[in-house]
Amino acid sequence: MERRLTARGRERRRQLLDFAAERFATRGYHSTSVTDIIEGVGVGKGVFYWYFSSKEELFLEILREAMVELRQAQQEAIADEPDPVHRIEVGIRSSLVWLDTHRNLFALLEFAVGEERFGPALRHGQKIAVADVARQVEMGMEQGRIRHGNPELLTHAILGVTNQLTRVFIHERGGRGSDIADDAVAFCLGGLLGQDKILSSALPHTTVR
Amino acid sequence: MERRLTARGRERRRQLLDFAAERFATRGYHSTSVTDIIEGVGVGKGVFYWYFSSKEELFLEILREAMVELRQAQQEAIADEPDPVHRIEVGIRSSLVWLDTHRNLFALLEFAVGEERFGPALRHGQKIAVADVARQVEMGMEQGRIRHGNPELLTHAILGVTNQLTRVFIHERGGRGSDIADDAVAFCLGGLLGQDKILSSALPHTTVR
DNA sequence: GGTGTTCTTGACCGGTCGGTCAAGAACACC
DNA sequence: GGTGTTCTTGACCGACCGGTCAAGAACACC
Repeated sequence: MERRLTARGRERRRQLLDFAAERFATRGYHSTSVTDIIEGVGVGKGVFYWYFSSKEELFLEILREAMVELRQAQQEAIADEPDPVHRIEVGIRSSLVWLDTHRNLFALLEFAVGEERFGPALRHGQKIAVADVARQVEMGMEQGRIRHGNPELLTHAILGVTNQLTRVFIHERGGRGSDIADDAVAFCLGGLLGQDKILSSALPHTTVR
Repeated sequence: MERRLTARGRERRRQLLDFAAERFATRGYHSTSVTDIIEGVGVGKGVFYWYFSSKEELFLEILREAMVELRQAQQEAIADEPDPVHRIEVGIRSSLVWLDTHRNLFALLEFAVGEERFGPALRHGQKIAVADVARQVEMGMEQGRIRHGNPELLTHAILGVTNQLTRVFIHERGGRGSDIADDAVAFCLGGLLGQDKILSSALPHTTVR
């Protein structure tokens, strides 16, 4: 049966989560030991295992929290905007801003995707977000404003742009999400909205399907 | 002074490199021990340390080889194509095909970028490739065919699309590079070539700078 | 056959890890 | 004060790691 935590216990647990998240993000999951975490918080080993059954469970909980937060930020930003293309734009901008203000969580998400133990949980969480964006892409296609194609593929293309620009210009270069938002939006919308005619004129050697 | 290897020694070394690359890619660098590698190749521990000073050195060598090979594939594909926009397209296509036929190396590159010990070496190697693509983007801008913007940012946007589509549709879904190449190229060129007019018409609520 | 180099084995080492647990402190309720 | 629960400590454990090295095999050359 689930144990009850007091306010004191909940606060201690939160401390472990927050410290661990920062450490996992800056030093890496594998390079961070349980000893690192408890010494950083200033408690004994048993406290850790009182609140978490394992190091892996701790990481998974941090991962889930991050995905929930990112998703909420996107949904709040999009709110009741009716235009599908504008919803995509706002989604891109809010993602960049969120990843900017949560650099540690971005690092965790990036790390997790390549880990056998954590990748599935991450992909499961992202599947819903990806489906949402893909639906906006479909609606844009139905309105004749987004060129015909595979909505899910186009959604992942947008994700790729957002993540790569975040990693290079925010994470590595210390820039701000707002700095690159316009360019990111322009690139992505250009990729979505680009017409066959433009592609044909741009590529004298290639037939565009 | 550098030791000379016989043909027998070179072959053994190659065996260790190839087995380790596959294992690092499928099980992860941290989850792969030196013992895993030597048992997989069928040799004793001392053989490993005869050829490599450490596990880390082995991984770095695999990483460097992968980057050299990817770069060569791109350069061979581009060859003496004069049109900058077409060079970008061919570069995207050859990358997707190469990453398709070298899935293990792709996994390594993805892993390395987030590791403190390996990320710098990877980024150093990519800096040159990024600079090359950025130059094509600049030339396209000078010809008035690519919209004005930050060439390096646009280059990373392309990289983001290529990597994300490779991870999802090739690595996770088992698709082929050739399957997604047209869509990847269309998205990227749309992002590069998209005109202000298109963006303005697509975004009734937003002023495009 | 002798000499020197490359290649090989696998026991061994110190170190570190994730996780366990006996014992007790702090707290809340009666 | 007694009882029960939550919270806490840190010594301890088995397991595993990366790396070392004495000893010898395989080989090439003279």
